[in-house]
Amino acid sequence: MGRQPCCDNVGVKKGPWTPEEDIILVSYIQQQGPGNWRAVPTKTGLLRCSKSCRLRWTNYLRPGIKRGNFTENEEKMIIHLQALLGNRWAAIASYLPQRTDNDIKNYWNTHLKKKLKKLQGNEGCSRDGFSSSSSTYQISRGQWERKLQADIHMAKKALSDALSPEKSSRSAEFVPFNGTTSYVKPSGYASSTENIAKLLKGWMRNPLKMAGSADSSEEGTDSMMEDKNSKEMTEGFQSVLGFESLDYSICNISQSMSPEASLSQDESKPTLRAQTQLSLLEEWLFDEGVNQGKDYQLCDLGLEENFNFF
DNA sequence: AACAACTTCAACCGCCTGTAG
DNA sequence: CCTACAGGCGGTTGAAGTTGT
Repeated sequence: MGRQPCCDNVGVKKGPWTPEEDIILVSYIQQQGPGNWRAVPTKTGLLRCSKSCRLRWTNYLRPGIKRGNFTENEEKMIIHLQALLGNRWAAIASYLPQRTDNDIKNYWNTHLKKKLKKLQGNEGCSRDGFSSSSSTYQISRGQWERKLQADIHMAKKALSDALSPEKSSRSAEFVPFNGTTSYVKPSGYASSTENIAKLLKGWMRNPLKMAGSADSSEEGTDSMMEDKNSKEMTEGFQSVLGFESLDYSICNISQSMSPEASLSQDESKPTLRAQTQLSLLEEWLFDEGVNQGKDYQLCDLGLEENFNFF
């Protein structure tokens, strides 16, 4: 049959986005909300294909994205989730709402892969080997995936709520989850979504003055604000997702759900079943509270050896 | 200083899935 | 049920930046 391309390539611009294009895109999404990407190029006049617009928004322009170095905890989570989920970056990214799947994927390919490889070279222990040979791991993984799916729904809902036009555009500012408004300092042009939002306000007031000034408008913003904002965002999500708990004793969760039950889950109808899963998850998280302060417990997965390098 | 080799990451490509008609 | 379409995803690419010689 052959799929049609998402857009005819005639007259479609490729390559890096310019500040002006970003402003146009953000302006449109603030008014219309994300979605209906096919209409975006025609309605905004952007010479970009719809996929490119969506990617630009989801990976760089949407509020709440954290750029820069990954923390040790984030690294651990990525490695852990990658071991459980494989290269399902979108699913992994659901646990790190401030990071995009693209970011995580890049980080994995450029940093973590090497780290693990080096480690394997040192210890002669194949990560892939354990994943295919450990029966305990195989069972855990199936159960885990279901739990993760349920949690992903919750993460997405939280994110969606936070990003919904009703909330974000009416307030005219992007407000982190605790309600504190702050802007972050851009480390480079493409790195600051909040900055784009602020730019946009100025752009709407005075388009000529603002054009092409995206790089410099936030120079000198206190970098501590970024840390604070980032921390607040993280805490906000953590409270929703139980991140802190995920950092500890991850091996115990699989015991709270039977394989039979988990296998019957229907991912396309998450409501009731997801709630059931979430209550189990909550139970687990509650239990985990007791375990806080312990180091990673990867006993069931046989992973502990691989985390010694941290 | 100049060049090569290596690394990073934004963006693209093509496939898959869900869904409306 | 079939088809077409839109959105989403993961793999890959290549330009830009960095490091080594």
